[in-house]
Formats: sequence, C-alpha cells, structure tokens
Amino acid sequence: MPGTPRRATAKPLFETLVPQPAYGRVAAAIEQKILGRSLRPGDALPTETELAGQFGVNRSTVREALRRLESAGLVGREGGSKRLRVTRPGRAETASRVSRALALDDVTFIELWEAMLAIAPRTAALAATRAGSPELASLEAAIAAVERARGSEAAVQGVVQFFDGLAQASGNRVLMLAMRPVTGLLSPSLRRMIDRTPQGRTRIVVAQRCILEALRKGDAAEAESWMTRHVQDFRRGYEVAGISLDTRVVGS
Amino acid sequence: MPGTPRRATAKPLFETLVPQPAYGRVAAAIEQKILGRSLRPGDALPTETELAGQFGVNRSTVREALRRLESAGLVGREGGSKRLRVTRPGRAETASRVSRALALDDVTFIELWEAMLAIAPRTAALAATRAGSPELASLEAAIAAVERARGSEAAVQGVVQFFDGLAQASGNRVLMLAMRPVTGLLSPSLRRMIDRTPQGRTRIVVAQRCILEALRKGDAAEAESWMTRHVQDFRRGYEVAGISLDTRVVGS
DNA sequence: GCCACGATATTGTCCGACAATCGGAGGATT
DNA sequence: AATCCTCCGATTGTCGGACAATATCGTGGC
Repeated sequence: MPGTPRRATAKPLFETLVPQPAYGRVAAAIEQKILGRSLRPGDALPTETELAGQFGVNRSTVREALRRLESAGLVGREGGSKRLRVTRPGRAETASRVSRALALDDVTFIELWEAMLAIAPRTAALAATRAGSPELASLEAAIAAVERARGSEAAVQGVVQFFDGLAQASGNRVLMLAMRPVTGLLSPSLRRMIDRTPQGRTRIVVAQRCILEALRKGDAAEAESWMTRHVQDFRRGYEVAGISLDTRVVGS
Repeated sequence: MPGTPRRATAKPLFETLVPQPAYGRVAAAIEQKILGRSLRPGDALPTETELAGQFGVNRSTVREALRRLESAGLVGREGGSKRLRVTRPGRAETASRVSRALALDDVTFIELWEAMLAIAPRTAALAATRAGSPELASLEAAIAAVERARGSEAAVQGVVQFFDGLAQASGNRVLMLAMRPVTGLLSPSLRRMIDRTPQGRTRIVVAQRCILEALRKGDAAEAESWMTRHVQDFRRGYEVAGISLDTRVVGS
C-alpha cells in the first residue's frame, strides 16, 4: 500500500499521538465519574448549561459528549423525561451492538438458526425449573399476542417476546443477553415466513403452548424437547416458504 | 414509588410515544445505509456540511448523530485522518464489550456454565461435520499447549484456544461470537480450579482428545456427547475445588 | 517521477438565538 | 386536605453563523 508510512510488523517507538477533541475529553470525564460510582444509576446529570460551565466548554461540545455517552448506554432518558439520567449499560444496548456486528458480518439465516437451536432448548429446560407465575403469565401474554395479531409484524413481535420472556424465566442473564440478538435478527426472516405461509403461525402457537404447559409442570425434559421441535419447525417453515437458507439477515 | 403513574403489571393501551429527535433520526438513517451495505467499511462518509444539506438539518445536528455512530463503533477515524470512515465493529471488540456488560451485571459462574453447556456441545457437533484439516490442526495445537503448559495461566489460555478454535471450526459466526465472552469470563474461574486441583488438567486433555477424535471421524453425535461431559466436568471440578457456584466472575 | 508548497476544504469549537415542552409553583375545585 | 388545572421558568432541540487549525489536494520545481 503505497503512501502508507506505517509498517505493520515493526513496533513504532511512539504511538501515533492522536489529539483527543474536547467532546471526547468531556465524555471521558463524565464516564469516569459514572464508572467511579460518583454518579450512580438513576442520578440526574447536571443540565447541559451547567456542564458547559463546569468544563469550560460550549454547550454544543457538551451535547456531542452526551450523545456519545448516550450511545454507549451510560446515560439515557426514562419515559418522555427531559433530563438525562445515569443508566447501567443495559442489556438492550449491548444486544443491539451484537446484532449490528453480526449483521455486518453477513451472518446467514442458517447460522442464526443453528445458534438458536443450541440456546433455546436449554433455556427452556432451565426455565422449567425456575419460572414463577409472573414469568408464566408474561409468556402466556406473548402467546396470546401472537394468536390475536392481525399483521405479521405484531405476530413476530409476540414470538420475540415469547423467547425473551423465556430467557427471563430461565433466570440466566447470559442466556437473556444471548437470546436477544438472535431473535432480533431472526425476526425479519420470521416475518417473511409468516407472510408466505399463514398456517405457520398456528403451528407456532401450538408449539409455544406445549412449551408453556411443560414449564407449568416444571418438566425440564419435556420443555427442552418441545422447544427443539419448535425451533426445527422454524427452519422447516423457512424452507417451505421457499427462502434460501443462505439468505443474509438484514440489519433492522 | 410515588410520583410514578405507570403501573408495572397493567399493559398500557398505548405505547409511550417517544419523539425521536432529529439527531437520532439522522443517526438511524446513516446506520441503515451502513447495515444495508450502501456504505461499506472503509468508505469515507460525506462531509458534515454535505450530510447536513442532504438531510436538511443543521451541521450541529449532524455532528451529534455522528458522535452517536462513533460511539457505536460504526464510524471512526483511522490514524490522524480528518474524514470519518465507515468501520466494522471488530468481533474482538464486540466480544469484550459483551464481557464487560456481563461482568457489570455481576454474572455468576453458574450462569456462565449453563450458557456454555448450551452452546459448546452443539458447536462441537457442527464442527464435526465441517472441520477441515487446518482447523483440526489448530485444535490439536491447543490441546498440546494445555498439555505442556507449566503454569495454570498458559493452560487456561490453551483451553480457551480450544473452544474458540472449535467455534471457528463450526463455521458459524454467531457461535464464534457467543463463545468468546463465555470462555473469556470463565477463564479466571477455570484458572483457580486448575490451581487447586492439578489432576483436573489431565482430565481436560483427555476429554478434548476424545472430542478431537470424534471431529476427525466426523461423528457429530459423539462429539456432542463428549463435549457435554467435558463441560459438566468443569462444574464438577469447580465444586471439588470448593468454590461457590454463585461466585461472581470478575471483569478482566 | 518525486517532493515542497500554497490554496482549499473540512473539522472542532464557539456564540447567540428561538421554539417546544417538561417541571414545578401556585391557585382553583371538590 | 387532596386533587386538578393553569401558568411560568428552565431545559432541551435545533438553527444560523463565525473562526482557527489543519488535512487534503493540486501545482509547480527538482
């Protein structure tokens, strides 16, 4: 690569000293305070004008810093509020980052499906041993949502909710985090599938009811085996719908 | 919680309609173009002024959107350059972010182990059907590294390498990405375990050799079942080492 | 062909301004 | 007294313009 003075292997004596813009330093300073527990989750940040005054920079600069922290999930807004508050980097943010990374990697439907086949049955098994009534009610609601959904959009939403609720019921945060990107990326494919083969939706509802029943009985083995069949059904439905398994999932 | 008009259980008839500010919509639009491959990694973004013109917003607004994308790892600057370029959020970086999120969530050993029990066996099964000789050689090397490792540090490194190599061999990028945080977070625990029960290391080597043998034969079922036993062995070793299963994994 | 050297474009930062709207202080009502 | 309504200030979102620093690029000299 001509014009590139950097050699790949030779370790340069000095790092390429990159001048950090003010918005970066402001963001770093606030991040420090958050990670150092001086600012705790739930606390409201000072107003933009106040921050600008304290840092001695313009409000625009503060705003750029805040957008960074916002995207990093360190600060956020809770329900139409105006003030920004400190938040824990939530599962949602991490999950969406994973989703993007996978989407940019041109992950195919079959890869996602394989991952789901690994994760979902075990999750169901764990959920069977741990689910309490609120979790079961939430799953029931998700199934009902699928059932009475008019459009495929709402139906898919319900399916996603079912799987996420299942992960929740498993009480395993690793699985909760793993489940979300998979279902999120799978949902466009699932939607196309439902659009093309309407009877697929009833199959989904039936399978999910069976799983829920197994959860109610606390029967881990049955929950696992039903879930395995359920996930395998996804693939079959996909094939029936005539979509190639190598289709790239599109980033939502 | 006084002052909170939202009830937790009642499903609100209408969603809390959040007005998305312009910088959010701009960021979303650019993100779409990136995820939709209209903008590919390495491409330079239009200048801020150009973007402002195209979106019909002020440059400040564009800048706020760019800070978001920057923090999300979707755009960035390479070496003192001025223009922003589209970057691919690296898998390693994504994995480490997931690890941090899990660590901040105080995830316990048992949760990680459960996730691993779900992922690893299926990964092994897939690897059995797909692994080529380079992948097998890499796995062989990882086992050898465990075998001849002096300290627990190197041994753990070899184990991690084995699992990552297995995910690589499975050809499934979702599993590759999922495996890394799990092994990474598990490794401190694994190390303590090896420190306390030295015979555990030989058990690991034996199990991994069996798995490798199954892979060579292309026997998916056998690879899966050996891997299941292997992972279960981890837990047993952990219990034998006398460490509580609820120990929080420490963030690296 | 390669390199120094301006001209230009682009980014980083600042300033000031204004509309929309959230939050809270009172005042009115039951 | 408790609740609701109204109103005003504070805060955010967005705009337009400005200027210094410097990366980029075309040009001319060797």
